[in-house]
Amino acid sequence: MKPRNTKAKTKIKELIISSYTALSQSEIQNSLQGLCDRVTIYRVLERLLDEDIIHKIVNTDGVIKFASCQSCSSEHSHNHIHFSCQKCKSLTCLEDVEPTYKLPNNYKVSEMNFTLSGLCPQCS
Amino acid sequence: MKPRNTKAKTKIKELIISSYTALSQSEIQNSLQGLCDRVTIYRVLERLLDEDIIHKIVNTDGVIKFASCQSCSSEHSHNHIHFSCQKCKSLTCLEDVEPTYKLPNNYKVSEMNFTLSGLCPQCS
DNA sequence: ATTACTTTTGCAACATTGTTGCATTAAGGA
DNA sequence: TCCTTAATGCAACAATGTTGCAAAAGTAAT
Repeated sequence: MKPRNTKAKTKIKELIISSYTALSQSEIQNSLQGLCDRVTIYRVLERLLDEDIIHKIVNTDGVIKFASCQSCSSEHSHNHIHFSCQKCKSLTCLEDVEPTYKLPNNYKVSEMNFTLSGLCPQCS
Repeated sequence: MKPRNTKAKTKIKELIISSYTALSQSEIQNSLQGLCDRVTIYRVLERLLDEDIIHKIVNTDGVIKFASCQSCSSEHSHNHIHFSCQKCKSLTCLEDVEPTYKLPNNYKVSEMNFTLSGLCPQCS
């Protein structure tokens, strides 16, 4: 199972890397303009996740989005905050923000999902 | 538009209030055993949200869940942490945990969505 | 209890999102 | 160029959520 570079994969990877905001499957589909099947997009996204090229974020409305981020590749930590703008609907990574919190005993944390919503700098 | 108390609404409200964990639409549907239509559940949940009896939480996998919590009714603040157990799949409110974070300028925050995943006390 | 008003429900139909199986296509190393 | 197998397209399906409309059921007044 050696991964191959196909038209679809290359294009989708480019799209996500060059996008400032996280993209959903349907947004990607619209950008591709029929370059490949809907199913292929799902499968390519899965592969890009496996290869740690992108990461997955659940938006505050439950819509799943995909983004690449700088720190991912180097430090392999996807534990950063995301910001969801209620006006322009953009979802962005705030990679430098590290929240602190104090949990009760006996909870073992392995992942964090932290999204703030409101107005982004462009919209406020 | 004066809200009415119907069988479906009463039962669903009871279900959510008496549940320790947040419930999804499908979990509610299974509990109701055909008491009402699928569509009715969606509509009742919407009304309960409007009336601030329950609140909505997006789980880490994008599944939307509903819960009632003590502090909601009194302080009207849904800004607390949630915990999603990867083993028993439960989603619970951690109402006393208040995270701190420092955002860059120009972001206006109006809502918070913070879910930690891992193992809950029962499962760890 | 009956009536009248309006909310709520059920049903059917539809839209969106995501998954799976399988035959076909194409990437890339020999 | 050939060969192997990863990747794709298509069809079919499942799950989740939404909408319109006629019928049913709350609730307040009589």
